[in-house]
Amino acid sequence: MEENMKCEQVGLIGELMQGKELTKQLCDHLISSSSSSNDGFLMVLDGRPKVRSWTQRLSTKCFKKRKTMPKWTSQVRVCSGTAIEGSLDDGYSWRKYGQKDILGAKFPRGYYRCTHRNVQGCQATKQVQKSDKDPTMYEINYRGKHTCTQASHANKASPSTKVKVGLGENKHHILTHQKNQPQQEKTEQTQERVLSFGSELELKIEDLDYKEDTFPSFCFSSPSIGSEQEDNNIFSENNFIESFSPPYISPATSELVLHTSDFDVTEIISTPTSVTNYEMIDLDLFLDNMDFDTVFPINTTELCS
DNA sequence: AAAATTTGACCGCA
DNA sequence: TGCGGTCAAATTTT
Repeated sequence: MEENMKCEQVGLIGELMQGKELTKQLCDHLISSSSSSNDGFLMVLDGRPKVRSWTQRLSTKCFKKRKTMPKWTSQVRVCSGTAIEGSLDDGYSWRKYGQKDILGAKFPRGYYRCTHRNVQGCQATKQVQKSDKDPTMYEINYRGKHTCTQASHANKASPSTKVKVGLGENKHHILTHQKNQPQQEKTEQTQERVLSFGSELELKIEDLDYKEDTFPSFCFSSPSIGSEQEDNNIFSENNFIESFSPPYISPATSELVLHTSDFDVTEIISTPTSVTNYEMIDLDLFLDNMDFDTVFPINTTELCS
């Protein structure tokens, strides 16, 4: 118990350091952003809604590079209505902040951000979209690293933690009428697969430009900028997987696929992860066989029986 | 009462 | 100009 307390205290100090660093960077940036009178936060005075002006300034100035935030997609398949909640629960708590009909998509896209954004400034967001072709499949687009304290506790999240998925499931509509995709037979097929596999998760790391980013978004989550700590590289952070991927994967999950592009798989795969059944997977073996642009499904059906 | 969701409006970008 | 992402007031849920 005492050790846990210590760990938490250390974590807390880390968070505070992080917050301090973040604030400093924000200040520095604000100062340089508003140096010209025609620019920056003076726009607040131009009669537009103030809050919006501020946030816009923030997003266009300070977080201009947010596009290069780490971004990855996981596709989660679930087999029953009740399983949806559990399987989509990735261990973090999210707050829905929007929903949008997407052109050509049957189902609307849900926009979520970390519940602790306001309190802890956690920038993690995700987009959840039900697949057109296979309604049992959800594509979840993660963006940004969790810097909130829940990130360090997420592993302990109870499997029964509930996440509501309000994606307008009753609204079966298509925004445009360009394509008529033959779906019915396919759906039957996939559902058969679903029944046999239970559920499925696919993780796809998509955007890793941030490696070369001179003003990386990660600086917000890394308290040791400019220090001699060589472990500062995000790829070698021990909690990489923990922070960037769903820390909790439903026991019903049967398959994990990693897609890679220009991405150092080695470092990620070899990164120790303290989560889920995937601890059981022989990562070294995985590594030995790993090849870029190749997909290696790991069937863990046995683990879930 | 507080927290979470819904939903139409707004905004930037291509 | 239309689309995707975000905001925030209104509404619902806890």
